[in-house]
Parts: sequence; structure tokens; C-alpha cells
Amino acid sequence: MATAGAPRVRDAHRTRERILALATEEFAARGYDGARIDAIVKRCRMSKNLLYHYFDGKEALFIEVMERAYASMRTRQNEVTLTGRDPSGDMRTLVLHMVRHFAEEPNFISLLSTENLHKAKHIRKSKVIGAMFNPLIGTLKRLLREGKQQGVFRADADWADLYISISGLASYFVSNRYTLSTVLDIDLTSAPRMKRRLDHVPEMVLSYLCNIEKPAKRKPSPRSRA
Amino acid sequence: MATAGAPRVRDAHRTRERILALATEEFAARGYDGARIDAIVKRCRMSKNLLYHYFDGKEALFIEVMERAYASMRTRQNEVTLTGRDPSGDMRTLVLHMVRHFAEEPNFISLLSTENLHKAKHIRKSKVIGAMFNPLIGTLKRLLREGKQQGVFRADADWADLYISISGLASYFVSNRYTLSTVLDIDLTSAPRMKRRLDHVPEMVLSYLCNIEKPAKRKPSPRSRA
DNA sequence: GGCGCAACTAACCAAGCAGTACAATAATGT
DNA sequence: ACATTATTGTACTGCTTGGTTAGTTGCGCC
Repeated sequence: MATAGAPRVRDAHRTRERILALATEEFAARGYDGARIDAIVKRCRMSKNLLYHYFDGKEALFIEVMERAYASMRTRQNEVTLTGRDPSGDMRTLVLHMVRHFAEEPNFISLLSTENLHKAKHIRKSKVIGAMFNPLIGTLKRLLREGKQQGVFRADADWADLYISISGLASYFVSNRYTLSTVLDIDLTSAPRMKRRLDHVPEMVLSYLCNIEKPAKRKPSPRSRA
Repeated sequence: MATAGAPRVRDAHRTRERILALATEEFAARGYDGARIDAIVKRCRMSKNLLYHYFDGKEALFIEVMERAYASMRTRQNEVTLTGRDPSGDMRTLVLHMVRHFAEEPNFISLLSTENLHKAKHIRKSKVIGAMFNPLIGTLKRLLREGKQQGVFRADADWADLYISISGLASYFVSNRYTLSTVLDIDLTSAPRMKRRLDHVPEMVLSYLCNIEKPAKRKPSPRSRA
């Protein structure tokens, strides 16, 4: 049937990318189990066969979606420019960038969430994701080391603890915004709230890191009791 | 409930509780969409119809599971004893309690996670969950107010930011432990890691709250370059 | 001692779902 | 022009899954 409408464009690469983009939305919105292949092809307005022409199946498609999501984060982080001389300021910049990325990419957080439900079984099948974190971790470690050497960061700070805390502070606000809004009875999606958060997170991280010369600040009520 | 020990006991209440307990595990392990009614009845070793005898369906069962999960958290928080005189120490105690609860109840975190994927549509149908948070929020607000009055807490701290940060610090470590372990190449389930975390989180929160004299706005101006 | 009701079971159904088979058409590069 | 490949369509398979229909068993109680 010669549907004499717009001529059909044949662009394999573009089509593949479109599938990945729309699949990302579907997986992020419904999770791996909730996502439907039929829904993805409907979003793409293409036949189901075409999707299977490009991808081996639901799982393979999901793995590639995850790889793109991580890659996008890495790209973003490579864009951050640091002075290299001011660990404190650089750390603040880095943290702010991470918070921004999480805030602007809620889909990424949703994907992480569903992937954790599956105990990371999919991303562990990917060969490339692991290496994507090396630059960020490297930067974090370097800043931490330099800050300690200059005496502006506390000496007992650990890079892994720090990374987890930054990510947690940045992502919980987004990942759990629906239950939080419900139980706290606050609209977390409002612009002022978002802006507050962008200030709050770096402030908390830096407060921790720079909290060095006043351990007697808190009263003698140690945390050894339940 | 004193039906004597016969081969098969008929105990409605006990049966109901068993369904809820096992359903909690299934929902937490696989998420709402991934969870299977068949799997739940198999865990319970009962016929599917018995489950439908007690619950209207998958969704109603899930809502009740969520209510129990929140209730368990509230119960735990009611157990915490505060001095009422030392906001700093009390806050540390409270934070530690929250971290502990999250660490010991990974199922709760998983449930929250899957519920957020569904934009809190289930818990919003519950009438009781909202009120469960009042005591905790009340305590948090009170501590914050007292700390500010005594001059030990910074004046610009906000209770909602604080609650979100504590929860985020406490739960991200648990909720994303699989992807984190993969990309950071660290075993987060080990006892030492867990213990570190229990120290780290209250320390970070208190560092922030007690960072008053120079809120480190842009540059704390220590010796940034020797 | 049988009646009513609640606890419980087995088998079944209709819909949903990932993935296929097969046939056909239309751009594209060479 | 011609093979190649991108693309659509329809129908289908085989399995899963939430939920139901119909039926059985045990307990308490007059």
C-alpha cells in the first residue's frame, strides 16, 4: 500500500537511538518488570519487529539503556572544570555538579532504583559501566587527599563514605519525592525547594569535611548507647 | 487463639499475619510489578484462594504491607529516649536511630523504592500512614528549635531539608548497595563498612548543624595555598 | 447431631506478555 | 539494476499471571 504521505526516512542509527531514548523513559517510568515492550514500540510508533531487529530482547535493551545512562553521567562530570588549587572550592563545585545531575536526570535515578531491586544483575553483565566511574572516583580521591594535605579537610574522611553520602543526599530527594511529599505534606517539586536543596547539599558535605578543629563542640553524650 | 495443637491449625489471625509477612518479603524482593501472587502463596504454602479470602487483591494486600512497614518504623522511633536538655546529643541519638532502622530494615527501603516508582499511588490510598510521621517530625522540629535557641545549631537549618538529608544518608547506602558495590568495587555489606556508616552519618549531620560561626559560604579562607 | 459459617483446596479462565514467523514494501548505495 | 537493508503488518505461539468458580473440611453452637 503506497501511503502517499511523507516519504519514509531510513536512518538506522537514528532509529536505534530513538528506541533507546523511548525505552529509557518506559523503563524509568515503570521499572524493569513494569515496562512493556509493546508500550515502547507504541511510544516509538513502529512495529515490534523493528525493535527486535535492533535488540536481542528486553534484557539486552535494558542493559544498553543503563549503559547510556551511566555514560551520560560520566560525560557530564567530564565537563566540570576545577581549579586544581582549592580543594574546598573544587569539592563544592564537584558536589554541586553531582546534585544538579541527579536533579535534572530523575530517569537515571529511577533506573538505578529498579536495577538495585534486581541486585545489579544487569549492569554486571556490562563490560563498560564499571570503568565509567574511574574518572569521578579519581577526582574525588585526589581532592580529598589534597584537602587533607592542606589541612582544610578532616583526616578521617573516606572517599567511599563521601561518595555514598553525596549521592544519597542528592538522589534521595529525587528518588523518594513522591512518598516524601505525601508523608511530609510538602511539595518537593517546587522550584524554591529544588533551589534550597542545591545549596543545602554542598553545604552539608563541606561542613563535614571542614569540621576539623572543634571536636569538643558537642557535649559529652557519646553515641555508644541505644 | 488457644486452639490446641492439632495437625492443621485453623487460626485466622495468624494466617493473615503470615500472609502479610511473606508478602512483605516478596514485594520487597521483586517490587510491586515483579511480585507474584503465586509466589506469595507458595511461600505461605497455602492455596491462592485463601489469600483472596483475606485480601481483596494484589493492590489491597500491598497497601496493607506498606502500612505495616511504616507502623514498624513509627514503633521503633517511639522507643528512642531523649534527654530533652541536650539538643546536640539528642539529635545525634535520633539520627543514629534512623540510620540503624534503615540499615536493619532493607525491606522497608525496597518497599519505599517500588512505591516511589508508582508515584506513591498506593500509600496515598491509606488513611493511616500520613499521621504516622507526626511524632518523628514533631521531635525533629522541637530539637531543631531548641538547638537554635541555645545557639548550638545554625539558624538557617530547615526541618524538611534535615529530614530528607538524614533519610538520604541512611537509606542510599542500603537501597543502592548493589549498584554501588559494583561500580565502586567495594563490599558494602561487610560489618566494618556498616559500622563506619553508622558513625559517619550522625557525624555529617551534626557537623552541618553545628557549623555556625562561619557557614563556609564560598571560601572558608583557611590557608588555601601554602 | 446437624446446621451455619469460616477456613481451606483444586482446577480453571481470560487476559497479558515476550518473542516469532512469514510475507511484503520501500529506500539506499554501488 | 540490483542486492541490501530498513521498515511495516498481521497473525500466532507459548507461557505467565491475577483472579474466579465451584467445591470440601473442620469448628463452634444450639
